[in-house]
Parts: sequence; C-alpha cells; structure tokens
Amino acid sequence: MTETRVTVVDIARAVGVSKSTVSLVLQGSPLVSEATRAKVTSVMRDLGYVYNRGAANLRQSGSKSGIIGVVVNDLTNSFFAELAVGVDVIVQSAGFVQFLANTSESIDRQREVIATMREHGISGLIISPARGTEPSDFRPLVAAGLPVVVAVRNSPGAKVSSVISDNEGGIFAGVAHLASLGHRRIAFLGGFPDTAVFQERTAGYRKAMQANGLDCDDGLIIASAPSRLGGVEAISQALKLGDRPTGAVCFNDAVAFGVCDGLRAQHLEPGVGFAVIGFDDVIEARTAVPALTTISVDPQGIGRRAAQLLLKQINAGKAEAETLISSVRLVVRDTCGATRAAAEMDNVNRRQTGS
Amino acid sequence: MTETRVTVVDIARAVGVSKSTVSLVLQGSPLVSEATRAKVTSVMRDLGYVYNRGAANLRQSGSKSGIIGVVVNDLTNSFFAELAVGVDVIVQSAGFVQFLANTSESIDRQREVIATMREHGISGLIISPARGTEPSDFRPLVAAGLPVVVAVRNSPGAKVSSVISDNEGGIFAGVAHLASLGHRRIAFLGGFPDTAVFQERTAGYRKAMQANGLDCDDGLIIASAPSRLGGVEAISQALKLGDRPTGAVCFNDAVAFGVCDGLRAQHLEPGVGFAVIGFDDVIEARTAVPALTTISVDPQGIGRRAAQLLLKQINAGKAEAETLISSVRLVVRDTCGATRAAAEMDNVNRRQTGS
DNA sequence: CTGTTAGCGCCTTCAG
DNA sequence: CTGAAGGCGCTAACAG
Repeated sequence: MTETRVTVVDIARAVGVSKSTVSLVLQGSPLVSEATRAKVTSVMRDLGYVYNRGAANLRQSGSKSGIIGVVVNDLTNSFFAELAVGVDVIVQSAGFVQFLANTSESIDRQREVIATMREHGISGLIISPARGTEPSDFRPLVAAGLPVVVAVRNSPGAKVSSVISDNEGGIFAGVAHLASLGHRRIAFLGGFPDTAVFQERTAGYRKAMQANGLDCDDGLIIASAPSRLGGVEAISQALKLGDRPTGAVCFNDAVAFGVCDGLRAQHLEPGVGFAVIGFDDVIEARTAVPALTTISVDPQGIGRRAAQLLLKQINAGKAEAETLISSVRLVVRDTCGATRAAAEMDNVNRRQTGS
Repeated sequence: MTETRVTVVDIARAVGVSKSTVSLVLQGSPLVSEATRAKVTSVMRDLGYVYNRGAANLRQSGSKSGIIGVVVNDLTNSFFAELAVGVDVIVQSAGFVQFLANTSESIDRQREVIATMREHGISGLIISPARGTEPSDFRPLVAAGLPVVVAVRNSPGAKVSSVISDNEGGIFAGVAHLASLGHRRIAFLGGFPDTAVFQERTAGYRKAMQANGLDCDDGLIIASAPSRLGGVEAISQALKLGDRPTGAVCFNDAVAFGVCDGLRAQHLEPGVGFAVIGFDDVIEARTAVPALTTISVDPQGIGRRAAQLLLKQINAGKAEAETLISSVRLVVRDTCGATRAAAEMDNVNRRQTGS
C-alpha cells in the first residue's frame, strides 16, 4: 500500500544529487551528464515515480496544462463520437489529453462542464454547442485568452474559430443533382429553423433553386424535428401541397429515412416515385439506408481539423479567429444499391478568415 | 487582453480581507459571515476569477483531483460511445470530469494515455482494455492505490473491479431459446478465442448445450473475426460440416449480420431456414437488422455502473475488488419484424466479490 | 469570525 | 555540470 507519492526529492536523495538535477533530467535538458541521467531515470522507474503535471503547471507561468476540453452536444450520435475520435487522434499525437463531456443539448450542463474544465486549466476548447447556445456565451472564454474552436454548429457573431461542413455547398449540389434528373418541384424537409446549420442549408437550397431556374416557393421548405419521425411529418405535409414536389433534399439522413417511411405509407416508392437526398449527419443511417443518395460528411476529418486549428492557436499564443469549411461529397446510389461518387467536391478546403 | 490570472489574493485585496477568508468562502465553510461571503463571491464574479484546482489539489494531501480517466478500445463503435456516455452521466453529476481516450486496440497507445492520465493525477480509471492487455498491466496502478474498474472486457487474474455483461447467461438463454424451438444442432459462430468475452460466451454455450441434452461437439464452435466478414466465413465453414447445424448463436450482431449474408448466398433464408441469434455488441446493427433475434446489452448501463462502482471506491479510500455482472435481455423478433421481450433476465444484478 | 504562517511538488534563476 | 533559494495558487493548521 504505497500511500505516499514519490517526488523529485525522494529520487534525488536516492541517487545522491539535488532536486534541480532531477528536474533537469525530467525536461531532457542537455546540461546533465549521461551517467547521472541514466541513474536518475533508473531510480525513477524503480521507485515508481510519476511526474506531477499539476505542480509543474503551477510553477510555469502560462497555462500549459496539456489538456484540451472537448464538449459535444450528443455523444450518442455516431457523428459526434466520430468527431471526438478525430480530435483524439490529433490531441494524443501531440502529447495532449482530452477532457470529453457530453451535454445532451443542455446549456446548463454545458456551462457547468466548461466551468469545471476551466478550473482544471484546459489550454483550449473544442465545442459543438448545445442548441440555444448564444454567441455571448463564448465572451468570457475569449476574454480570458482561451483558444476556442467551434465545430459543426457555427456560432455566427462569436469571435471564435470554427470548423464546419460545407452545408450550403452540399445542399446546392444535391438540388443541382435532382434538377439535372429533371425535377422541377424540389422540397427542403426537416431541421429546426433556429439553428445555424438549418440557415446555412436552406440558404444553399434557395441559391440552387434560383441557379437552376426553379421556383423557390418558401412553402417548399418544411421544418421539423431532425429525426426519423420528423421526416414522416414533413413529407406528409409536403404531399398535401397543391403542386406536389417530386423530390426532396432532407436536413439529414434521419429525416430522409422518415421521408422514405412516409412515402411508402402513401404507396410511393422512394427513389422511383420520389427522389430523396439527405445530409448524413446521423451516421447510423449510412448503413441502414444503403440505397439513399446522400450528402456525405466526414466527422473524423472535422475533428482532426478542429484539433489542428486549436493546437495551432495554442502554440501561436493568440491567433485571429479563423473559419474552416470542410468539404462534403454527394454520393449517388441507384435503387439497386450500387454506389458511385458523382460529384466529388474539391478536396481542397475553402478557407476564409475573420468572423 | 487579461493575461494575468486573478488569484485569491487579488480578490482578497479587492474585498479587504485575507486570502484565508476567501479560501473558506471557496469551500463553502460555515465559518464566514453571510455579508463577507456575499461580497467575496460578488467580487469573484466581477474580476472573472476561476478556481485553480491544480493548486488546490497540490496542497491537499490525497489525489482528490476530481478527474476520472476513461479509456476505451474503440470509440468508433457505438457500443463504447454509449458506454462513455453512461460514465459521463454519473461522473458529471458527481462534479467530476472525465478524461476520455481512445486506444484503437493499440496497447502502446493505451500505455501512453494511462501514463499521461496518471501524470495529471486522475483519481480513478475506467477501462475497456485493448486486445492483448495483460493482467499484469494493471499491477502498477493498483500498487499505486489507484482505483481501477475494468469494463466490458474482463481481465481475469487482475486484482481490479469489473463490470461486464452477462456473457454466459446471455448465450445460455439464446441457446435455450433455439432448443425450445426444436433445434438440436446449434453452432457458436465468431469471435477471437484469445479474449475473455469469447471464453465466457462459449462457456455459456457449452453449459446450455449440456443442460438441454444436446451434443456439444467442439466442431460446432467456429471462431472468426468479430465482424460481418468474419460471420460470412464462419457460416460458410459451418455449412460444410457433416451434420449441418440448423441454427447458431453468434459472438455479436456484426457476425450475425454476416451469417445472414452467407446464408442468403447459399439460398437459405435466415430466420426461416436457419435460426440466427447474436449478441448486440455493435449497436449499429440493432437498427440495421431489425428482424434479428438478439441478446441485448445495455452499454450505457454498464458505463453508469462502472462509474458508480469507481466513485464508491474512491470515496471509500480503498475497497476490495468487486465484479458486477450486468444483465442482458433476449429480444425475440419474428421474421416480420415484430418485437417482444421473451425472456427478460432478472433485473437484479448478480454480484460476486473477490477475484 | 478573520489573519498569519507554512508548505504541497515542481521549475527557475543564480551562484558555485 | 550541479546545488541553494524562492515562488506559483491554494489550503491547513494555528493564533488573534
């Protein structure tokens, strides 16, 4: 039962040198002889010494804790789990460690976990904000000089960096694809209107409709919960329209899934009688609906980019807010399930600076 | 640009009291007057003070860092993402925060992240070990008095607590179900034999075969990768047996999925011509194969239990190693997709001590 | 109820 | 190349 932790002085005494020497060994300083270094490291192993980062960080001026805070709104969704994995890959290889907290869309929880993380001295924060997060919520963080990267869900107005999917471009490509197949009445189905993602996607929808010379009737935009059930509701409403749509781009794949359900309930075969395209934000559906044409995102890639951006800012001390737009791919699948990438959007990510 | 962090002395000066008073306020001591407490907290807010846990923890003797380390072998798998969510729920409500690291089945990474976490002074560790983890790997941790809970994948021989699914009971129930349907030749398909989970599940298989008076030919146990492809391989091998099986329990749902693929390739309809049951470790398949009878586990529940057990040990200072077996449910689905819980195993968890 | 005095474990001068 | 002080932010005794 080794209750007392072994410290630098312990190993210094054991070796017969001073604590400073041990400290120098710890940070790999060249100011110490090979012989002493070897003895010190050997004794460290023997006594089971563990470096105390808390103490080190306390002495060192800056907040070089080596901890990255990661806050996601729903870890149950594979999308965000993959995002966390992407972050972890970069964070680990940089020798950092990540605090990961799940908010379940609760802003209270979000506030709490961020506070706790700050108390622990995180040196940066990556966050996919809970619904209802205000740009002002980031104010105290940036005021404290804490690097923050917002992922997936943009927070326009906040002076923080962000990494998001190409929501506008993705929907644009989807609509263009349907138009090229001859569809004239194309609906946009699903999503909560009070989210940045919804705004961006509907913006892409409007632009694409216009660009293809199609009537952009706002009645064709039908909001709903971004879930399978929401999709059922949205399509049922869409089919009641006077001039029925013949195809739809959906907020996400869960909605698209529900839309297919709803179509079948009306004896319409999705893909044949009615074209359905969805953003695959809910990855579960990727495998569940293999026949669905999707706008495919790369959550791990977003996570990696976000982490890289954050590390860059941490190392730079302080950088201006930057926005990275992660490209998406339109994956066209015909009804028999064969897959081919139709319009692979440019791999090079467009990048814009400022906020 | 507030570069200098505000400390207790800053706010003490601002209020006109001593730092100790501020410290007492911080820990909610009743030894301070309401008036001063109010002024102190108010000034803290005004100056944007953030509590420095590192410093506090340094002063306090024990390692009350309030950090729980969570290490999983594959966060990409929804099962483990859900596990992490379950842990997070408990950890957050206890005011702790979790380090979450993904090892991707790499023992090297695992060693690294555990080392890093220890340097940060975690007060406990929950781990779903990477394949190839030796019981001895936990030796230094328990020697240091660090509470450790192994989840999902047991590590027999290690003197640590664990929370695992009822692997034996689950397979037992699955086999019993098939036997009750009249099957006599039942195979066990999939899984790596060098894992504890495989051992436990095949043990359940053997016991169930014996209990139902069935021939337990070891040739009926066919190992393979615990993946969809592995399932295809396993069933193809099984169908080559002299006395063909008429049903199978599978290591997990991914294998079961592959088994169905393989059966269809042989023009056998799964569920009709051949009964398939799988442990649903890979949750993706839960929705993807709605018609499959599964042995259903509760990853979030395992996470919650593991966290509760760990917190208990942390608070108790030191507790004996304890093993919790989380019950599973046999979910029987007929071919048209209707669902009903057939044999709901007892909710009360069996518990055994020691180990 | 409040102030004073020591450190926690480590790193950083600054001299040997 | 090594040793001796001092202090990071906080808390734990003690005194007032």
